[in-house]
Amino acid sequence: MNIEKKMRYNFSKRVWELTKKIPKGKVSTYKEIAKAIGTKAYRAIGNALKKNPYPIRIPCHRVVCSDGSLGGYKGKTNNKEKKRLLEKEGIKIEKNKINLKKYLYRF
DNA sequence: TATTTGACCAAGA
DNA sequence: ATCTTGGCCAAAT
Repeated sequence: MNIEKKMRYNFSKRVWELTKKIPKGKVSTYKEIAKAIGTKAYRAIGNALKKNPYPIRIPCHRVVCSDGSLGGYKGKTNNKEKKRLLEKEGIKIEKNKINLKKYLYRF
């Protein structure tokens, strides 16, 4: 099996593993995760998370869009539950945007 | 096998 | 500050 294929093999799994590493009170973006994996599949990241709405083990509410907007949660865009969870962890959201300069976690 | 679908991104007619 | 457009790529159809 060549290297590229191997990289692709556990794509979704890698996404979940990285997502689990995001600490409480911080966020990451779909793009950052893609970069950490070494791919440009920003959209596929979103798809992978969507497919596994497992909020307990995988804090996908800590993954947002690179422009600071929230993205989706549990299958829906602009899910209020996501906003609520983030605020609960101490992240301030103004006009449905997050200040990434402040809260972005770098891998 | 081929086409479509997204919880995306960056640039801007 | 919004909205549109073209590009991206794994997964689902």
